[in-house]
Amino acid sequence: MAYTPPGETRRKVYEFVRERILNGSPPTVREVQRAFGFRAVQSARQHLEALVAEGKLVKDSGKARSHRLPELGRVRSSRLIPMLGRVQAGELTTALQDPGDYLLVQKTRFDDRELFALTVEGESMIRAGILPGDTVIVRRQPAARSGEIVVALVGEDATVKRYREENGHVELHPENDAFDPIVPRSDGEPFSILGKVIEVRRSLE
Amino acid sequence: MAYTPPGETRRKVYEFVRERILNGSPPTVREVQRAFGFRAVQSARQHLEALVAEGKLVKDSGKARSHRLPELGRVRSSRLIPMLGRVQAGELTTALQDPGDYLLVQKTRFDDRELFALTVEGESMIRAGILPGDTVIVRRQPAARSGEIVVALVGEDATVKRYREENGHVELHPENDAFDPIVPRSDGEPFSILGKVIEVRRSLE
DNA sequence: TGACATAACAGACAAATGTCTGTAATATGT
DNA sequence: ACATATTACAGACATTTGTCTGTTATGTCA
Repeated sequence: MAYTPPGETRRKVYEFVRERILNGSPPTVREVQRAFGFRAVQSARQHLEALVAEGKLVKDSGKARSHRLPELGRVRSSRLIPMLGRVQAGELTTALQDPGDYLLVQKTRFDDRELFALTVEGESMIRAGILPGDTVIVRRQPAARSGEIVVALVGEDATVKRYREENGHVELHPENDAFDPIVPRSDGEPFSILGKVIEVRRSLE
Repeated sequence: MAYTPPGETRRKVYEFVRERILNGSPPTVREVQRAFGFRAVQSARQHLEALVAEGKLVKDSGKARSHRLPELGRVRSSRLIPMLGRVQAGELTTALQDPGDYLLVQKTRFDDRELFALTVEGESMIRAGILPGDTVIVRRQPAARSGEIVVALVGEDATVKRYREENGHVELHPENDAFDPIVPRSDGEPFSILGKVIEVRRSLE
């Protein structure tokens, strides 16, 4: 029986499903049914089908919990990336360990394992608007172009600096006059670029 | 047949499932089976059960696609908040329409409509690490404490400044010596605090 | 060798879940 | 009043998916 105004329930179903999708577990048809007190499965199903027809949802026919948000506008699929408390020397083996913290990012054009996040220590990048305590999101890559901000491994420590190539040699420039540029030694001290900083986040709460 | 070394396949199954969970769609038992070329469903199931027993995964018995990462319970709550291209004078009527820009955040302690985001223009907050083009996430609130960074409406314009109360009067301080503090006039020019900046994001791509 | 644990297999069953056909109530426009 | 669209219901069926029982192969250890 059509108790509710046209579109009213439809909209609420959409919001419900969207919320569930963003929370990582899309609902089953019957979960929608129960959430809205429908006495028939089909009632929920009709709303879901209509939303798919409208293009507001996407579905894999036959599969369980397969409703998704279409990749419209800027609302792309979300992804959790690991927060590395401390970068370990040598290599970043994030796949094997379970990091305690994850950061939610809107996946754009990056592959699964390419991204990680870490917390900035020190004030060497203040002029670039990167303060102590900020979180940087890093795309893993072994090289960079001059002028980009990178996370580099110098000796045992990971550091955030601006990467510069000048006259054929490499320098890591801080953005703070109180610090000196880092010039990787040629004596075999480990030096490598871990990745490029693609986003900076700061919480002010 | 025990072809692979003990634990080897187990670990790979864990990585596979974890990756799928982080991407928002946990696999079914049979999807794991196919992914690893097991000829029996039970092979996949045994690995999954073992991982649950080890505490590396969590599962809702009987439910489809219900494997989760144990530590993710609190992390996963995410919200879409509207991006206001330009703040309109008067009030912020952010109709939660589908088209438009949304930002994904993982704030738990705020209601849906309390948060919005906008893009910073101008260089007046550079010393606080807020650069032109940065996105600020704002919690809607009509007042602030001295020292907090706020979005305020002065006349027709929305501006990001540091809020200060001194000697009983209010000032909006830029974080850039090239700018002067704003002192709200008492001649009736509209002045109000729209909200408090709780996060800053900058994309460097 | 034998006991034991792990890994993998085979085949089935049961529960969850998606889908289908058909009907009834309510609102809207003519 | 009538046609039509939308919303909701009822009951079933089909597929997917989770689960179970039992067996076989491989490796380890005493």
